[in-house]
Amino acid sequence: MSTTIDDVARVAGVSRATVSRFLNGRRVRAGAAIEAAIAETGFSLNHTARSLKSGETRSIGVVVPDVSNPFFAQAVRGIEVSSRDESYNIFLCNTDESAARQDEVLGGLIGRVDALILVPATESAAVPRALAAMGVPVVLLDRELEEHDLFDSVLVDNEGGAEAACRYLVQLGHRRIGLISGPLTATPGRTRHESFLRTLREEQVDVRPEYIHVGDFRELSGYVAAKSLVSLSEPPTAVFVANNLMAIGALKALRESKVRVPEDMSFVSFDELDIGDLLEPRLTTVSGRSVEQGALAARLLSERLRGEAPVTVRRCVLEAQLSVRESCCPPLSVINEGGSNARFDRR
Amino acid sequence: MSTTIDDVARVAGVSRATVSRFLNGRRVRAGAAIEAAIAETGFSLNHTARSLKSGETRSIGVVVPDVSNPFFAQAVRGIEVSSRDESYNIFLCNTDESAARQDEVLGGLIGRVDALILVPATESAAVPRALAAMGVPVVLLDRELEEHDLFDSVLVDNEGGAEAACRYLVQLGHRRIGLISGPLTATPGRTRHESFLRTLREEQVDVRPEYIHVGDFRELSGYVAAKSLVSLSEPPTAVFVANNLMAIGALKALRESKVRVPEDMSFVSFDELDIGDLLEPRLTTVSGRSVEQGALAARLLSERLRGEAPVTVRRCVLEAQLSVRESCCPPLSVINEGGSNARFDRR
DNA sequence: TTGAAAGCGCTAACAT
DNA sequence: ATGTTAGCGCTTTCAA
Repeated sequence: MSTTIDDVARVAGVSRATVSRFLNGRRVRAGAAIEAAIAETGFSLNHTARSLKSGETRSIGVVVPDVSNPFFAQAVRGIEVSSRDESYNIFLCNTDESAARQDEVLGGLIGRVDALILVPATESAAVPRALAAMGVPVVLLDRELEEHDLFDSVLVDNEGGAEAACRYLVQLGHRRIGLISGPLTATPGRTRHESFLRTLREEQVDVRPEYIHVGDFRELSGYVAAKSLVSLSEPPTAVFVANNLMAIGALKALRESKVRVPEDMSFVSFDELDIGDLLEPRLTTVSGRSVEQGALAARLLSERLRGEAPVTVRRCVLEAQLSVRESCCPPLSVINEGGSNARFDRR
Repeated sequence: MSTTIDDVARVAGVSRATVSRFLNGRRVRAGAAIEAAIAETGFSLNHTARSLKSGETRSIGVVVPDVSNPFFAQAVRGIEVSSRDESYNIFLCNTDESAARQDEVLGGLIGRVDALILVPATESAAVPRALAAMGVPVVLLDRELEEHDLFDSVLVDNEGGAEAACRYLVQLGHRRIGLISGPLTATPGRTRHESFLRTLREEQVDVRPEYIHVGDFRELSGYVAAKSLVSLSEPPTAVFVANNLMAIGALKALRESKVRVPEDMSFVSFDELDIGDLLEPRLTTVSGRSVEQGALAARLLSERLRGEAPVTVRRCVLEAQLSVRESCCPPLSVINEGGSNARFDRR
């Protein structure tokens, strides 16, 4: 950590500035000598000093609720791969979905990063806005803030995805449909929730309060909600779960309660489940587009950093595809009674 | 990004040094005034400048093959939680198992981090050693280097884990046992491989070359290996897979080939599979202790950073527990023919 | 307790 | 093409 550009300059017999130029890729006469001197002294450039001088850190902050959630791990991966070309390094932080922790984390990032990709843990924008005021571009990932026009954002089409899932269940003939939502205090949770309910109404399906559960996107809340659904005297014949972790919890509950999927209950969830094709049956899901979201966010960010971005705020919505696999089928009533709603054969 | 400590000093009517002292938690007379000035100017400290002066970045580098592998995502999580108290930030990098990429990444980390947690992609230690020579403590995670005594390291007991898995299969009565190993060029792959084979020999089980496959820890290689195993005229009755990703691939292959687990083939693998309990049957695994490895590595590192660590290199081995679930049973031959090796009933 | 001043290692005018 | 020089924003002696 101790050999500096001056040491190299002395050994190579040139000035400090020449070494600096060489280091920055400009052609200099003494190139070979400098190279040798660098090797001899074991010099390596001090990024901190460079950053102080240049005002840029060549790092970006990535703030997610929890990397150990595969959804975010993949998003981070997408970011990483996509920002590698620009040779940006990534500062990774977890918020645990806590607003306080998020503020703490963002505070620690000030002055350490040139830009920020944030999955907001809260809809209040105070700290991110402060960051932006300091000239740090911010791109929101997977979630939005109350005020839409503050930052670039990339999202999956939560509305369309939830709607597609709902229509699919209805068209299979389901009329008793359960819903396990994420927190209604933030984008994907609320949007999926509202869109699903709206679609149910559009399809003129009864919305029964006891079929609706609001969880927190974590496994346990999915488990609890599903347990409650299956214990009803008239349980739903299908359920939509709003994210991957709650889906895992719900599946565990169903299995425990000996509820067969899809025979006893059809099952659709939002987000890919990483080893989902190993499950029996394979799960029908709405894709959360984690990797693509990450990659796109990184792209938006580097455009901003290069000053190539438009002044207006961009909002990119990735299509949410419904991947139909084997976890849904028509409800038993339709199969047995040949109800008029049976527009689909059972596979 | 532009208001500095001098601005605050001017507004508060004190000297720059006083503000600095205040910022570093020392009691000063003008404390309240400074606080007000900070609020008024919207000042926030420039970490880069502080780092240049103090020589420490309060960041640590975390270099893993791939965060989107749940094993490493969880290890990163363990690191993060454990280093939060010390308020260290994490620089996350992926190597994709490439030695070249690793060197690149490590080069980019020089001068940006105070310390490093590394899952080496290669056993050659040139660059990590250079780092260490610059005074950057290094802790190895999950894998070792050729030279053992260079750095602190934390590992799971690969040897004991593979041995336990092997003994378990043998005791169930298996005599035709397949092995899908990771790369033999690095620690966990080679150690698990050798330990498994040694145990087979100790148990006087025939080691047939066609039962042994060396993969690369990625899903596809597990798939290919398993495909090959099941296509043998006399396939093994049990298989041990050396990591989580290859296990997924292998399971897909078995499913595709209509090989039932455990009836047709017993299955044990190393590392937890995150949603493993949802699989049917639930998988018997040797735990990889990802989170604990991460947490412990962070602890070792912060001891070094605080200078509290012994001079000697520490090597911490976490016990590898065999979690017996439902993916193994005695081989059919034992069940049907009541072979003398049937020490276990089928569950 | 405080202020003045030096300097961390680098880059970028500016001058040569 | 190269050297000289002045900082980037902070911490920390050293004196007062």
